Amino acid sequence: MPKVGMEPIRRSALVEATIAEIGAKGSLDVTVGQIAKRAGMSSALAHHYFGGKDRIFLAAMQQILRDFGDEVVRALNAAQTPHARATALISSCFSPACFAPATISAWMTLYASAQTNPETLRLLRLYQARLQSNLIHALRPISTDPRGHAEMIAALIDGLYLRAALSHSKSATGARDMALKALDTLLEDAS
Amino acid sequence: MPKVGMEPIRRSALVEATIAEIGAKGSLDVTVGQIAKRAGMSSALAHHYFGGKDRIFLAAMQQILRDFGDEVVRALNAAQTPHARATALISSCFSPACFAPATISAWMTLYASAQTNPETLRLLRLYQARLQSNLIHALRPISTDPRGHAEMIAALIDGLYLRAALSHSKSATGARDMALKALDTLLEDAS
Amino acid sequence: MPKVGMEPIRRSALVEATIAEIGAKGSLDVTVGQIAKRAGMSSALAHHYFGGKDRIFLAAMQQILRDFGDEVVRALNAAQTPHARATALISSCFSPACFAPATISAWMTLYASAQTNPETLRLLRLYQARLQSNLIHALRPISTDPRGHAEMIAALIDGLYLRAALSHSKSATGARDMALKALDTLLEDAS
Amino acid sequence: MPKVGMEPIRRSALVEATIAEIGAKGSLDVTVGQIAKRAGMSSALAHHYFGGKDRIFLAAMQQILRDFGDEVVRALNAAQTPHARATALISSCFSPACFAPATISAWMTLYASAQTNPETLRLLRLYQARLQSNLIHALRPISTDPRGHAEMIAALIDGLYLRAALSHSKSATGARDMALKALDTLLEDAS
DNA sequence: AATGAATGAGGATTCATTCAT
DNA sequence: GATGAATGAATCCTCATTCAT
Repeated sequence: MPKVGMEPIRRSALVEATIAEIGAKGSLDVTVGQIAKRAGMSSALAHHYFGGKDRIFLAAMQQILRDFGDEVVRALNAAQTPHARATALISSCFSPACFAPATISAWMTLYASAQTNPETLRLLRLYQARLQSNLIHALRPISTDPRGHAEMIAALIDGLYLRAALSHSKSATGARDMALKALDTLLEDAS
Repeated sequence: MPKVGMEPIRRSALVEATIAEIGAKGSLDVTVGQIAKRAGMSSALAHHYFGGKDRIFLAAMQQILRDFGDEVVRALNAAQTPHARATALISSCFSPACFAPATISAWMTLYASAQTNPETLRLLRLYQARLQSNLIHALRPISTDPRGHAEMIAALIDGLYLRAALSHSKSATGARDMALKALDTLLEDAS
Repeated sequence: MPKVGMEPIRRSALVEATIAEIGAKGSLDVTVGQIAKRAGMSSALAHHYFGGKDRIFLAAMQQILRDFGDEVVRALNAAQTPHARATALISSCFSPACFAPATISAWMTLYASAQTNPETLRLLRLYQARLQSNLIHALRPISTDPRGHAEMIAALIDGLYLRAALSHSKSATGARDMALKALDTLLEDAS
Repeated sequence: MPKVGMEPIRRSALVEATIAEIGAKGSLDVTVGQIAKRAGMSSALAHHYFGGKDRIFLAAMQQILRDFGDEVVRALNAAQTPHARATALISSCFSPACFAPATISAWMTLYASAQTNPETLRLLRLYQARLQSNLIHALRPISTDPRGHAEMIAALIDGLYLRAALSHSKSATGARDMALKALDTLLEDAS
């Protein structure tokens, strides 16, 4: 058991535990003790590495957005045509990973938290900007109004996700299909 | 100052104070004591009238949705044509009242709370169902696919609201206009 | 509904409700509100008539002992011979009424309360003295040591009651029979 | 001052403080705060080690019965003959330790608590069963009806203790002597 | 006589955080 | 690096009691 280089291991263990705990509880009402226990360490150590509960939460939020970003990148890289890229972007927003209970809970609390925490707000804006940018880039060759269409698609994605996430029963596929259909409508409309 | 019949007065004072306090704090982390203080009474009395924190919160959520519902009804009654009705529905979702800090905070926490609290989920579903129903009714005479279009418009509204609410600077007008434009696009597309 | 002469009615209703509530809960952890509700009035009125929770409790205790005393008197009056009187005294200590849940709870809490409350202690001592006195009187014609035997029988009654009350399953009959047997042993022994 | 291995120290300190506090107050109306303060720690720590007020109380009750049990064992071991064993058993029930204010209070509250708390009832039954068993064992060689006599002696002990405990002034010696006299009466009677 | 209204005081419990080891 | 120990502050909730009507 090495005594050095534990920091990154401990930190990521805590971040992972935080996400898992939020998912399990379904809310942000999670104690440092619970997180630390799940991560297999004492709560004192969690404090030692992060300096406070807020910082642990912030790191967890960043991780969630980073995970999502990675998935988007993977999807984009696999697509060849502009339309395929747009489709890939939309689909990745409704991937099974996005509907894991933990992710849903985290995402919802992210919105709520953004009202209070400037850091969270910054994070959320960053994600929105990236998605927007990616969408514009994908739509530019095929849309008459890339910016406007991107904005609308992005908002629609958020709204559909919100509703799908709320109705646990309904599958995410329907939401995705509706977003894709909207994309086609927008594109056709212009031709 | 009458000493009887205080219950409804106290209850509504508490509900109002709860909404205001959530708005001021920007989160659900509000204590019964703070709410009671804002409502001008002891926390014991708050408990007396509601029986517990959860019940106070639930009542506040109901009030928020009821207020919104009332506004929708008013807007609907003022509209004469189907298209005007649809426009009124959409516009009322982006009314200034909906963007009061208190309302935004409450709405966000509503989403977050719905993950945990079945009662909140029920409330939220009820609101969504009503809006959907109203939209379908308004679109029926003018849309080729009232149900599908209503669903899409509803989701778009939620997404646009979410984004507008997040960017405090941006005005709500832009979001509303975009929703209205989407409505026209959908209707034209069918012609 | 007369507006006068309510005091004795209200008072006895409260006392009765107190005993019933203690019995139902199985402990002294009973609130004035619960008692008043059971008695069909507001807690404020309970205070008005008794002046405080302690006084309500004290009155309830007195009532329990009075009830028991009355039963003893009835039993004594029905007995003709000294031996029958002693038997009646013992039997009345194990009557069904003494094993009603409410009575058991009240009695136990009476002992506990006597440690703190001088008034309760005084009450309890009074009851013990009366029973003792009655026993001595009954035993005098038939015992060689009325005082000593009475003391022993009294203690045995308390002990047997305690144990019978604790074992909800066991019937009170066994306890009574054992006390009666002890009586006979004491009397025979002397002969 | 070691900073590890405090748990047993803290736990026993809390148990001791609980007994002392109950004794000082003369009732079960003791707060965790008072107990913790007497034990020299914060109430939060008390909760940390026991998990709740009930568990603290239960541990205290167990300790009282364990102390009593130890004393009985010591007394039994010192006795050589059956009669001496029986005498020792009875005497240990009236030892000075049993009449310490704290012990009396605890014992009384034990009876009261047994009405409500199944765990307390179980504890009390266990103690009774042990004393009974010890008595039967001691009486077997010298009594014609070990079981019946043991039951009566046990009940008599409880009753005499109750009465002696109630009359703070009277010495415990009288109660013990009366129990011993009863023992002899029972044994002689059979001869 | 009677009560709804109202509260202050207190109590169990939780939790983030600090510290000594 | 790691943790058990420890706590102060805060929170929800209860309850006896008072008061105006």
